[in-house]
Amino acid sequence: MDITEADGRLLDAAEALFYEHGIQAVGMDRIRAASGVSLKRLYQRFPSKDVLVEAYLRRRDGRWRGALAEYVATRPSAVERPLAVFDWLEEWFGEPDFRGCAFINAYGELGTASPAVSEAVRDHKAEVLRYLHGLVRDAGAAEPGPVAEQLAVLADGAITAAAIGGTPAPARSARKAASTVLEAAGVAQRQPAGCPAPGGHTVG
Amino acid sequence: MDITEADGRLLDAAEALFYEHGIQAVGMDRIRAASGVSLKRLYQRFPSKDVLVEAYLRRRDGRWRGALAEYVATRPSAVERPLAVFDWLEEWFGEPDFRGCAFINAYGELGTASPAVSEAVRDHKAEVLRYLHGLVRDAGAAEPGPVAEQLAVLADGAITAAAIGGTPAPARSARKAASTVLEAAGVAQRQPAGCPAPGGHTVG
DNA sequence: AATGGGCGAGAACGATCGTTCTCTCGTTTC
DNA sequence: GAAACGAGAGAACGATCGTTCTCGCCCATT
Repeated sequence: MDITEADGRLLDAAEALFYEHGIQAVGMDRIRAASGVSLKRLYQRFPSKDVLVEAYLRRRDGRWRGALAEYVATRPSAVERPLAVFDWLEEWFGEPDFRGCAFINAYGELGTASPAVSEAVRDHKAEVLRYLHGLVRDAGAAEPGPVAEQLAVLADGAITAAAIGGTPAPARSARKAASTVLEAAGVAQRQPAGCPAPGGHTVG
Repeated sequence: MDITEADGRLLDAAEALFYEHGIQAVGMDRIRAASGVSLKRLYQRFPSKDVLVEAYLRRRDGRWRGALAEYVATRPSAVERPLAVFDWLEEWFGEPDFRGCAFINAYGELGTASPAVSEAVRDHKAEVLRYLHGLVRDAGAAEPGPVAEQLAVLADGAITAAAIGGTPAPARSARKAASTVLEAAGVAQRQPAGCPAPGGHTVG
């Protein structure tokens, strides 16, 4: 087993176990058992649990945003893409191992104790907001910034409500609210392109 | 020190420490030191840490919803009350010891391991939703159920975004989105009572 | 005044944690 | 072929956890 494969197996095991059981509930020895990588190698590659936790969060961030962007990009029209985010969330909520937002969970557990974790979580949320901002801007919203922030709040809320309630339903509530917000921001949704919404409040 | 005072001191210490540092990061001995109650008495009143954690969550639930309801009830008109929830959230976010939703944090940490914690968290969210439903209904929304669910998602999202970002700003984003959602549901907001919103979409 | 029971202080216990060390074995290199 | 190296398995270490036990003291009852 070469180093890149060992890294992959370690991060795969860490991600599965940390996400399912929480970080403090999973010991290093359990990651060794699940990955099949010896404890010595584990500490060669990740010199402390904190380092492993941060690597887990940063790799998950990339994968998560990549999967979201890949799904959203299949929508042919830019005006549909902001709402597609919530369709993707609904699919994610329905997966059997869904257990909420890994970053929110990590922050609640270690945000006070570990600055590295706090920073990784903040970076993730900032990247998601940036991504939403691009989607909202390309959809033609009058003021993309505030709208993107509202969509980010809706997405975070949907994730936590779905995790706690154990149902994907909050994705639909969030989608409906997002639709209302986008419509109020002048983003047409059912009509073909080039047809501005009637009575759009051009605030400002 | 009689039993009721010991209980109060224990729950006060548990709440402060669990909320600030997370549950697994706080040992029973630290709660003993902070409360001034002996370990023997602690285990007489709360026979295990799990019992103490559940008692902490349930008492915090009552206090939290009580403070919210007290604040909202000061608004004279029913149509203002749903949005007042987000004003209260903004004040809460600005408190120096704010660290997100105690229930979401506890769920992320112990939701897998402790059914008692999961149930307490679910009960809290269900009660909040019930409360929002009453506010939205009394404000005159056409379909209070879906609107209340959207407001609940917005509140949850605002709490997590504020915790991670370290700023109260998400309360304003959530409030703006809530305002848009309420307006679309036929709840007039600026006008005095008895003046139905023009062009309200009476869906259904 | 004698005594007994409950309480506080803190030691003790077994388990588990993150991390390091030891021992052994297979491989490589001169 | 011998010696040096690297890696795996797992014991070991010190710390900390949740929980229980011991001991000495204070107070109440007779």
